[in-house]
Amino acid sequence: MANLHSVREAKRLVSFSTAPPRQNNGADGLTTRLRRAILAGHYTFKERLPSERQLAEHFNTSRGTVRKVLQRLTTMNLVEQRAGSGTYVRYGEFADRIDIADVTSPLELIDVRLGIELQIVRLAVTNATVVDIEHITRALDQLEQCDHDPERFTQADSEFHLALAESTHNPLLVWLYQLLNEVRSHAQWRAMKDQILTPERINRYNRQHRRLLAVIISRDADGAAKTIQQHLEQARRDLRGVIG
Amino acid sequence: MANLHSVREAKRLVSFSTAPPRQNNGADGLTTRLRRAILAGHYTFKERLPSERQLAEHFNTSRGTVRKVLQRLTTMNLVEQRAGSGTYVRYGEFADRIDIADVTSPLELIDVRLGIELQIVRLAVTNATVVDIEHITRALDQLEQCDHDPERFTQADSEFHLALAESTHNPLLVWLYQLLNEVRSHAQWRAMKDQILTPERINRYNRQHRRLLAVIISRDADGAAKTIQQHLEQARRDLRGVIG
DNA sequence: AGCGATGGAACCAAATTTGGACCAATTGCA
DNA sequence: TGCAATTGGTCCAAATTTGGTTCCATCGCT
Repeated sequence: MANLHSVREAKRLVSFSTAPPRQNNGADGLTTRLRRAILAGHYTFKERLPSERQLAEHFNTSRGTVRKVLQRLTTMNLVEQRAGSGTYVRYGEFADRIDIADVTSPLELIDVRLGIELQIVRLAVTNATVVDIEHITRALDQLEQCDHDPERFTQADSEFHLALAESTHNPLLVWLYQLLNEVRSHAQWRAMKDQILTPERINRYNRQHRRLLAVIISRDADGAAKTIQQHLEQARRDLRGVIG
Repeated sequence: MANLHSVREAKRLVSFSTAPPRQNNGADGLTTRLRRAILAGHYTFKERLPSERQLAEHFNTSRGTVRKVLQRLTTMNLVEQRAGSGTYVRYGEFADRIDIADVTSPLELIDVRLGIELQIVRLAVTNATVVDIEHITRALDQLEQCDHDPERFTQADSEFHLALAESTHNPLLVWLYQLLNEVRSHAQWRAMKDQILTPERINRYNRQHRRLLAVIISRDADGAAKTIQQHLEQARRDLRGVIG
């Protein structure tokens, strides 16, 4: 924290004073300094630290000391080291939605969608207008024509659920759903898409979609909630079957 | 080139006291730089970026590295590459957080929170560890000491609900809740804070918080859901009373 | 003197970067 | 239309960077 012009100078001060105020240059001091820098958000999540050799030169110390410090930070789970690549920060706010997609498993995503979409259909039942219903119906018609193409199905499925979200007339809810969709379209999700979306499953999903639309039209709040819940829990089961 | 050099030198000198310099070169650094440049609009939307070879020369790096960077930007949906033609900025960004906060009314926010937090407490009941419970309890203790200060109360209330979110161990859910918190702290929301948060209401909220913690500790999923629902519907009623 | 922490050097293995060559698609121009 | 230049797509091997490890000398302190 103290503004040292150089570590060399600090060393001199320490060795000449009778009661050295604080050790800032040893492995202990360096650890707390780097730890604070990371905790304070000086480095963002996933950012690469300078190399061990650069750090050593920067702090005017040896690489061995830097390595000891980084080992401690590794055991603290603040930092991750990859041989040949570098040292990466494992703590802090996500810089953007790409990062959150990296650390979110499909199962965790389903849990979140369950909460959001449950609320979406609840509000859809009370807020959807006739025009909204028409919009959703069109999306569903499109969706049912994608029986055998996983790629097109996921696209159409997004459109359907988005139309559902828009029928709540709650802009924040629509915005959140779009964010979730972005996470959903990320890499690790795509990888297992083809395994999950067999023709039979697509057909089952579409029957659930059709039923969901029906209960929304009939303004049956509890029925709608139950239907979307079954829908997503089905998706979770299918996912579990593929993963493990 | 010379520009880059001087900037790095300046950063070195400034950040010497606490933290070592950030890493701006390499594929990682170039990715964040280009990403920021695109999001900041330095490269016009829908138009062509310089060719890979030109970019490589401009950033004093190799074409391979530039290609790796552009591939990442492609998967981020920020950029689109066409062989023989060029690399184009893709216009697919959502509205900013600030914008969504502008068009979201407090009542709409409550509706969304209802969905999210309902799911949070459901998952908290099943996933919260003893340490999490301790964390939540500490936040609640803090919260109950803010009886008469609306400013401190909203702050502590955020902490409490955040601790709740973290107890689910679902990073996506925590991230979403933090987004909601940002919206919540926006201007039009603050304006009516003082009107809503009378001492009696604060006390009532705190009783509900305490009760919520109790049902979570007793792993009562339905009770927890019902409690948070009552809590937020109470907030909605109070809000309605102030608005109209 | 002895002990522990540090500094310094050399070497290894993994990962990245680099520079080059060639191909295919696109564009612009004659 | 057809040619030529430009651009992204792909592959490869050498060079460089980076963490992982070991060994030994030095410094500070008890």
